[in-house]
Amino acid sequence: MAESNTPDGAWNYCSNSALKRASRQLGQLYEDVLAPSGLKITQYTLLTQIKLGRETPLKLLAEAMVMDLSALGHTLKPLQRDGLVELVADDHDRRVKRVRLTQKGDKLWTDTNGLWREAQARFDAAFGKDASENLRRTMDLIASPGFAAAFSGAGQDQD
Amino acid sequence: MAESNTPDGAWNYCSNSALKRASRQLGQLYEDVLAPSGLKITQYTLLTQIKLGRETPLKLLAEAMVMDLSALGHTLKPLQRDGLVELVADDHDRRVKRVRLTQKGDKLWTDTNGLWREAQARFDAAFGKDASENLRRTMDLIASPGFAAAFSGAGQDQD
DNA sequence: GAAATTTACTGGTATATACCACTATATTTA
DNA sequence: TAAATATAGTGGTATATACCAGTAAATTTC
Repeated sequence: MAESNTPDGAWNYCSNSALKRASRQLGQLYEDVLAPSGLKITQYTLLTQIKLGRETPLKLLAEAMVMDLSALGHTLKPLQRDGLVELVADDHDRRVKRVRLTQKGDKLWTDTNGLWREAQARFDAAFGKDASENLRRTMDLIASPGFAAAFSGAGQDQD
Repeated sequence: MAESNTPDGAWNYCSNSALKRASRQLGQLYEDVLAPSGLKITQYTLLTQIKLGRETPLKLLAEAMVMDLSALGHTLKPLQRDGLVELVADDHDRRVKRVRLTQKGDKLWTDTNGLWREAQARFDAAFGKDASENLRRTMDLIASPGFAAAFSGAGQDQD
């Protein structure tokens, strides 16, 4: 196995930078596999979540993605522009907007799914299938509200 | 321990989205702790790496960060503007530019180091010290060129 | 039920990060 | 050494993502 490419780095001490650095590389790796679809990996993930969510309100989608609501809105813009997703008003609460895939979006998602499977299969092959599943669970833990609470409460005592 | 906030998500299957999602949350968490310094956590990381690197060429810094060279250039802009880092020409190869902290940058780094320590301590407390170190090593593996090679070679056989 | 507050979303602005095309240097080839 | 190629960085453009300041609609308070 190869070693890191510099003798010393912030990522040897800082969990955040370690995660960000790995995330950049992994993003690149998946991105390359997804490239033929024209979708960025982030966009594919978003489409997946929208598909799973069946017209989820933006707010809930943002929470699920652990993303700022306004950030989500901006990220959705290119997808709306390209006619892959659309917003529909909620019937009962007129503040709420729900997101769904258009037919075009659904088709592109389906067409891209095979590429994603290929990328994920490569990851599992390189990293180990069990380790991969394990990693996903660990990441889910870090992304959970409970972890955030534990982190924030872990200092002395603050508000 | 808290569970994930939605019944089902792409991150349960996709290692990339799992990593990105955790990375967003963790970034936010560190960011909040660093806030009093005025530095983003990414900027602090960059300053740290520049400090460790002792006038590293941009190219090498980008590789160490696992970041695109032009992306690095753009990320450095606000730091240059604020007088925290500066570029110096290499003596032997006039294409090369080396990055270093200014005195101001070095001072700000020192002043911010305590906040970073606090954030890292909170992470270790919430996640477990051994698990934390383990995670950093795992992330370093994923970020390594060797892993990228294994991933890319893991498909059938392509270029 | 009118006023105050909270909630969901939008738009502006700033940083993070990628790719591509271009420029200036170096290095390699012939 | 002149031409071809490779390397390092810059600037443009596009997406990713955050915060803040609105706006509009719902909910709560009195």
